[in-house]
Amino acid sequence: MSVFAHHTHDFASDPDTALAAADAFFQKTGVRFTPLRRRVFEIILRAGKPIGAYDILERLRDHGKIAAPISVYRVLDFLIEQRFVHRLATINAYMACVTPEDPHAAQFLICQSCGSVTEISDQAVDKAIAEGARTAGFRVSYPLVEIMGVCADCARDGKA
Amino acid sequence: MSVFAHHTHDFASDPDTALAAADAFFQKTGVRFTPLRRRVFEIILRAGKPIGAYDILERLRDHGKIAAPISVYRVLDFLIEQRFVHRLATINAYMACVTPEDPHAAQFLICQSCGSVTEISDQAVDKAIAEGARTAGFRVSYPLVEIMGVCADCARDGKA
DNA sequence: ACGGCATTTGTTATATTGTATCATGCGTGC
DNA sequence: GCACGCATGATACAATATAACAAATGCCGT
Repeated sequence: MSVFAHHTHDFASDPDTALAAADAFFQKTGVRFTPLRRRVFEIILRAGKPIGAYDILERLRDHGKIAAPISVYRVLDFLIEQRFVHRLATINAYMACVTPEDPHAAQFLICQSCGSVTEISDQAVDKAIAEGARTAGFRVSYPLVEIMGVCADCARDGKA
Repeated sequence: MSVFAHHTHDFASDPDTALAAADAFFQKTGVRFTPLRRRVFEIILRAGKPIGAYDILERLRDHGKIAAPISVYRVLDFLIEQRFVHRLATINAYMACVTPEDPHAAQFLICQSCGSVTEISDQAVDKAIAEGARTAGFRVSYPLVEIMGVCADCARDGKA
C-alpha cells in the first residue's frame, strides 16, 4: 500500500482563504502579486474545477476588464511558475494547486465522464518516477501525471 | 530499485521492420490498415522522434497527397486506438509506440533541451499509479506520464 | 522628488492545433 | 450489382497559444 494523501480540493473550495494565503505568501517573498494576477487566481479558485484560458478571459471581461488572450497566458505562466496553479495538458485547462506552499509532485485523476479532476499526491508514484528517471540518467524538472479514467461517483452511478 | 525496461526506440529506428510487423498484425486482426493509415504510420516511424500533426500533413503532401488536417487526425485517432502511436499531450506531438503488441503503460522522458523523447516502461510507476487510483476509487483507462527534464546526453554536455 | 531601470500590462496581429459537417469513394457480402 | 458500412475528401471553422512592439507602472538609488 502506498503512502497516500488524498485532497478533495478543500483549499479551492474556500477561495477567500486561499486568496488570503496567497496574499501572505507573496507579501513574504516580495514577489509581485498584482491586481491582474490576483484576479486571475481568484477566477481559477472560484471555478472550483479546471478552467480554460479563454474561459478565464471571458470572466475577466465580465468584470469590466478588457483583456487579450496573451494577458491571461502571461499570468498563467506566472502562477504556474509560483506553483499556485497546475496546467492539465491533456485537457488544456488550469486549476488551483491544492497545497501551493508545500512543494510536491502531483498526480491528477481526470474523470472522462463528468470532467471532475482530483489532485492526489502519492509519494509512491513520485518515488517510482524519480527512480525510473534516475536509472535512465534523466534529470527531472517536472513530472506530469494525468490519469484518465472514471471517478468513483460516476462508476457507482454507472455513468461509464 | 525498480523493475525497469528501457527501450531506446529500437523499434522505430527500423521503420521497415515495424511496418512489416504492423502489416502482419492487422492482417491477423482483420482491422483495415489502409494505404493512408500505413503511410501516416510510416511517416511517424521515419521521423524517429515525436512529430506534430501538421508536420505529418506536410510530409503527406510532399508525397503528392492532397490532404486536410482532419484526415491526419482521423488516422492518428485510429493508430492511437490500435496502440501503435502515442500522443504526447505536453508537446502536442505523436510518436510510434515502441512495443505496440505488448500492452503496457508507458512513461515518457521529454528533454527540454534537445527535444528528444525516450519511452520507458517502468512497472513500479505503473503499479504505484494503479494502487493510488484504486485507493481513490478511480477506474483508470489511460495513465499518462510525461516527465519533463533534461536527458543524460544534454546533462553531460552541460546544455542545461 | 526625480530619473533611470526593470517588470508588467496593453495592443494588434498571427501562428498552431484540432473539429464539424456533409459529400464522395470504396470494398465486402448478400 | 447493389446496399450497407466504413474510410476519405472537401470546405469551413473553432479553440488554443504566441510574436512583436508600445505604453504604463512600480522600484530604487540619489
